[in-house]
Amino acid sequence: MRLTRAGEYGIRCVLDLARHGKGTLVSRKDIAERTDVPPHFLAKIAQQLARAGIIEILQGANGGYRLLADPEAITLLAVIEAIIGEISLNDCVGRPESCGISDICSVHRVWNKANQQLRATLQETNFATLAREEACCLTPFPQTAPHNPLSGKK
Amino acid sequence: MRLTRAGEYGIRCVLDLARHGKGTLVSRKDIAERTDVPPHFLAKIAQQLARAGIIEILQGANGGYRLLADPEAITLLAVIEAIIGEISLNDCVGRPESCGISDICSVHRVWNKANQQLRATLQETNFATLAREEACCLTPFPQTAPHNPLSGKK
DNA sequence: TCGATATAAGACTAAAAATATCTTATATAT
DNA sequence: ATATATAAGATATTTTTAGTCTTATATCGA
Repeated sequence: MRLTRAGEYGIRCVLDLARHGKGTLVSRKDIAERTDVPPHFLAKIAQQLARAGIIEILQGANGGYRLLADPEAITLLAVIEAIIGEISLNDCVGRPESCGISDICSVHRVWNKANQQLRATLQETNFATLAREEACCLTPFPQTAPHNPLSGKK
Repeated sequence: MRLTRAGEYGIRCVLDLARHGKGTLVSRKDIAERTDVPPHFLAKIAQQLARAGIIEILQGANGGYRLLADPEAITLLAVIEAIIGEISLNDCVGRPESCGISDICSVHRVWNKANQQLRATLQETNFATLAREEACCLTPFPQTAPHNPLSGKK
């Protein structure tokens, strides 16, 4: 497993929505600007979040995204796995059939343990907690327009 | 982070050497056959293991590889990181500068914790333990020649 | 009802990383 | 010397990631 850029972007997106609170409609454009994520890429990620039941997408003029649940109820694990699929640190963990004798394999057992530990840690964290504190790679919430100094960088 | 094939192969290689014990010379060809790793790829991996001080490489006729330390002293973490570099679950962990304010970032803190936990788990495991039990993806130790049914598969 | 605005969905492209393989060089035993 | 074994680096292939583009669809408001 590895946190891909898409996963990172997904976290930024949900974090931005969490700061606005459950149910608040926020346009893709605004989120993209604040979080420094390419708008079209964000669209793809949002679709995955929607399929996972984390956000709702509203089409049409004044459309956008909104959180379906309270930030407290949304874990880091849920968001990440909505984007990159279930975490598995190596092939053996996710697809035991890739290794014929994985149930008696000592190496496999270690990976299994580590994998379960990792998922537990990510599950302990919810977006209310994350939003409460200063957030990585996001411009401060209140000011919207004079946007991210990172965007536009080569 | 993700356990790449190269990392997996590195584990198999050290595991094979561990079963022979510290100091025993084993040819690359034999290891490659038993572990079902492409010989040339194994060569590359072995070089990384050698640079990390885990094995010694002997050139020339009857050359091969051998463990420099007791299997007890070799951790899963050491072998993996010799191959794929220091584990970091996302960019932010390994290169804090990739995110300007990572020290005050709540998301970053979670990743840091998970990363440290993962490394600890892998460090707890040594190759004496692993070799003692049945090993994944390796033909049983004593019989050498009639090799791995996996090899040759498309 | 029409046009402006917004996202949907999937095809397409580009870049990067992973996974080898090949070739030439070097070391060692006999 | 020769046969055998690995070293080291160049090259190639494949897969994954990241990002963009195009056409379609939905909604608001005049």
